[in-house]
Amino acid sequence: MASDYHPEMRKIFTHFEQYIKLSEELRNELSARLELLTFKKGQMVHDANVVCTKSYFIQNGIFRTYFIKDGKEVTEFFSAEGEWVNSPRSFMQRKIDIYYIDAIEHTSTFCIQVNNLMYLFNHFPEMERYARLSMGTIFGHLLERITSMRFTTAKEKYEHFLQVYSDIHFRLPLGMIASYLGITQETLSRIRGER
Amino acid sequence: MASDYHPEMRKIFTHFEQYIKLSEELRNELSARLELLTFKKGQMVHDANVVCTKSYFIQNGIFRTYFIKDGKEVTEFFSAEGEWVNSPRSFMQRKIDIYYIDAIEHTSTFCIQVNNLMYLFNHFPEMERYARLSMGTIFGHLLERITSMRFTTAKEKYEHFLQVYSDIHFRLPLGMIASYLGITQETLSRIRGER
DNA sequence: GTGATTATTTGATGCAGATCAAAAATAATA
DNA sequence: TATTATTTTTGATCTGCATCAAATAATCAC
Repeated sequence: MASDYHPEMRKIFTHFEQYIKLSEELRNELSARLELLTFKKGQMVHDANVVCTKSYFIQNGIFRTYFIKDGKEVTEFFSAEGEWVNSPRSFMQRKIDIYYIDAIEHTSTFCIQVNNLMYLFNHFPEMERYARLSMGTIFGHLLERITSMRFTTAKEKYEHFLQVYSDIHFRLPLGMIASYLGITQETLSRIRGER
Repeated sequence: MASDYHPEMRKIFTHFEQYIKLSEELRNELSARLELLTFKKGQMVHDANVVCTKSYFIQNGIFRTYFIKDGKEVTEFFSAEGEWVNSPRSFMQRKIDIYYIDAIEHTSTFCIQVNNLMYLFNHFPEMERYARLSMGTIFGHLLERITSMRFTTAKEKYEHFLQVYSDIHFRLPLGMIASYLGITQETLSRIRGER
């Protein structure tokens, strides 16, 4: 019951338990393979020029995943507390991809190396299940994102964004939000200025 | 080596083997739980008003997943040979969702019931792995889709579409493509008409 | 095959939002 | 707290695409 794990691990264990039961053995393995890592505001987490071999579970703070288009930074995701962050295609397929990741504010994470994750997949089938189910959740988010990106006006896009990111939107710079939505800063500023 | 399974099952077995090894036992279970089903052109495959309890692996033909927005059909996906099709959130979370699915042309599929799939997940950990890995592939496609939907002009969107659907684009009606891209039929027609 | 539906093309017009430019506000740094 | 750098706001103009309308072409049903 009372655990001798790093007290910070409670959040991430709770996260896993949304999808699977954590055996004592798996808890131990996780605890041994997760490393507490913090990032300062503005610090780079992942560089697009290298293969992503780490995945970060955010304890608190915000990460931004972005890529460069025509010399400008384009936000692909914002990620906050309780989410795993990595460069998905790079991490999963061990190849270079377009995404950079940095910390929008001071952020503390648990980090796992891809080879450690593979070890867990190989020895704990429930980890495979966890991955399948949690990907299902994210999958749903991506679908909704795709739907919301078509047809809607800039204002509708922004309103949808406010719903999805209701708890962190006020911590995100306008310019990053605009590129996330695929509209210009000026347009977003005007939308906000209405009334 | 030589199998006594339905000869049509070769494609789907090959599909699984892109991700996992298929034991004889799992082959048998799959064979017992997959049902060959065909759909006529225009036939409805899934109705948004019910929970989606089946997933279809396309042998040949094309399905369209769409939803209704302001009284009009909006294409969310086209799916062709070698792909699983269902109403994702409905199928995974057993709830009603917005998607209808129909056959754009005569289509033959292998169909699995969700409860049969669950049985397989519970008895064959490699099926969990298969699901995780194959979802990773789809995940990558969704990411690319999201990226391509922002910033690009209607023409760029269409050109990207031609690449992604290079083998089936000519079998898809213009109007369905336009709604998939989030542009009007008229605009797509004009893009095609250039030169 | 022939009329009826449905899909695609073509034309004219209007507007949301991009682009360019520059001021104002906010934040970072010494 | 002054100085610089960055972010956000405001203004003026331009344009790609939506919208509305109607003709043409393709497909379907009998």
